[in-house]
Amino acid sequence: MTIIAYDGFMPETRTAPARFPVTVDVVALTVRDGELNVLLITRLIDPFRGKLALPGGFVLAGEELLEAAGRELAEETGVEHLPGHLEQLGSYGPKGRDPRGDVLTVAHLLLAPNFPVLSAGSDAEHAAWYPVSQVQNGALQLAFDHERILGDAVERAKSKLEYSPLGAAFCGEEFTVAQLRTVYEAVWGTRLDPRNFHRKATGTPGFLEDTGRTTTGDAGRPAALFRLAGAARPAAGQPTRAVLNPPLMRPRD
Amino acid sequence: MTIIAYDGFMPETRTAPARFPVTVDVVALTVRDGELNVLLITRLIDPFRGKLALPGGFVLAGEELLEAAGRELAEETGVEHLPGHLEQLGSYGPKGRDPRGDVLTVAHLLLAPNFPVLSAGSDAEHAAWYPVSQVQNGALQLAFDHERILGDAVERAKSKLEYSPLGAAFCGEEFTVAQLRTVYEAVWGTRLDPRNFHRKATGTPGFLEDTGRTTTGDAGRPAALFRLAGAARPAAGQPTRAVLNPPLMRPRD
DNA sequence: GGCAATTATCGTCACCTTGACAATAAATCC
DNA sequence: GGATTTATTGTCAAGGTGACGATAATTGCC
Repeated sequence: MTIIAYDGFMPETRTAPARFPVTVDVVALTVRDGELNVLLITRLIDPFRGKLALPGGFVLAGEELLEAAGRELAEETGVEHLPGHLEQLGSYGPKGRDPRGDVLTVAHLLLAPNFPVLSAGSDAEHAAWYPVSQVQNGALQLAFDHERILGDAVERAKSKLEYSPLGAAFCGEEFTVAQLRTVYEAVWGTRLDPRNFHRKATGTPGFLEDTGRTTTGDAGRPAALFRLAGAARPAAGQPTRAVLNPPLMRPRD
Repeated sequence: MTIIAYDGFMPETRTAPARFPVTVDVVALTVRDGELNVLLITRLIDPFRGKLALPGGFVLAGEELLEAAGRELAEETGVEHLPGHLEQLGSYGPKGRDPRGDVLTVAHLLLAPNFPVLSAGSDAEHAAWYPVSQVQNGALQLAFDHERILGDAVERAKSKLEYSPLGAAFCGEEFTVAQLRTVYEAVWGTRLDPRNFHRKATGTPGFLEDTGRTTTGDAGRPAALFRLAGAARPAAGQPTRAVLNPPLMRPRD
């Protein structure tokens, strides 16, 4: 690790402050066919060439973290306007994560509806959705410490569903209670009673808002379409801090 | 911002990856006289000379984040072995936080019993406990974006008490139910019914463990002394992930 | 069109948790 | 020794939850 010359960031310590390369990684989660999926790219360069990894890249000078995360994801998926909810997950490193040297990475979490990924982004790295279970059972292996980051991300997602209205971030603008329930079932890996879930979801004040419209064309009785209620919807540019009270508890054992 | 020459961290992007100075800050919270307090230092150098700030400093090469946070806190408080629970809070920046240039900071949260701070650490910066309310009502102003970080830390602490056994991190090894209750009251800023709190705290499986011993010397009936139950105690070196289920909900409105 | 199949939604009931508050226990204070 | 203080155990009504029955409103098939 190169020691950088004095540059004004002293003399708070006697040791020269190290500068680190800083990357942002994004754990983009979605639900496809009732299963939790994560967006992964195939690395084209060493280290870990040919391995799967989380999308991400270096933070540029003058960039905010969230901004960088959104930019990298957009670049690598070829998707201009990312749907869903993006938040910071946590930072990892800088020691021993990258064989090339110390790198600090700030991981992010995107909860999004199932959007199509353009087969190759500007980096020509292939991006695609993969079932999270394939990583958890060892069938897929990830580069760097990305399995650990994915594990933390899934844990965060699970608890987000309990305490926040963000389960709806996996759905589109409008959705049925059953669609929302399959999100909960996929993320938590459990089955929920449709009747009790319906009562709880529609009965929680400030969560869902009936659009008055219904589905049509599917088998069975048409379902009412809901959207996130005003209080639970993110304010323009601001992250959602709305809280589900009381929580929609996931069954434990 | 200086651009560093090519050093192997390419060619994933066409843009030179910026290296950033990385600092760790620590929001150390404790409860003193029934009030939530935060550990602050008085800055001796510009910028913000003479202002109050969170303890912290640069991450050194080869250091982990938690490690750096613990080291900085120990240096600035003069306390060798920090009590309590330390975890990562989140990262801020790098843009526009420091008048000297872009700096990324990884904030940490320490929940600790009320430990005495040695009046001056090795940096000769004065460290002391201050009521959080004094910052929130504007009577005290903090340097950098530290008020925002403190706000996020307090919010995190509030929800930690609901969903984890970490309220006990504010107490010593052994504590009474009433001591634990004053922690909850201080952090949440509410009053709780002693009888209902007692029922909930002692009735939650895997939370408290009766030591069999009692307090003595205080006014009133002696109180039973408890410790964190085995399942809720942090494993050696590992962070506590134990969860309080069902949660000990704070009153909202 | 009519009936089966399918999915959505409403209802019921026993059990548990919670909040409010009364009653009792076991020390100290004077 | 009685007043005071704090801890702990109960009690009860109201509301939430899990299990599951019943009904509603479509599509699919003949």
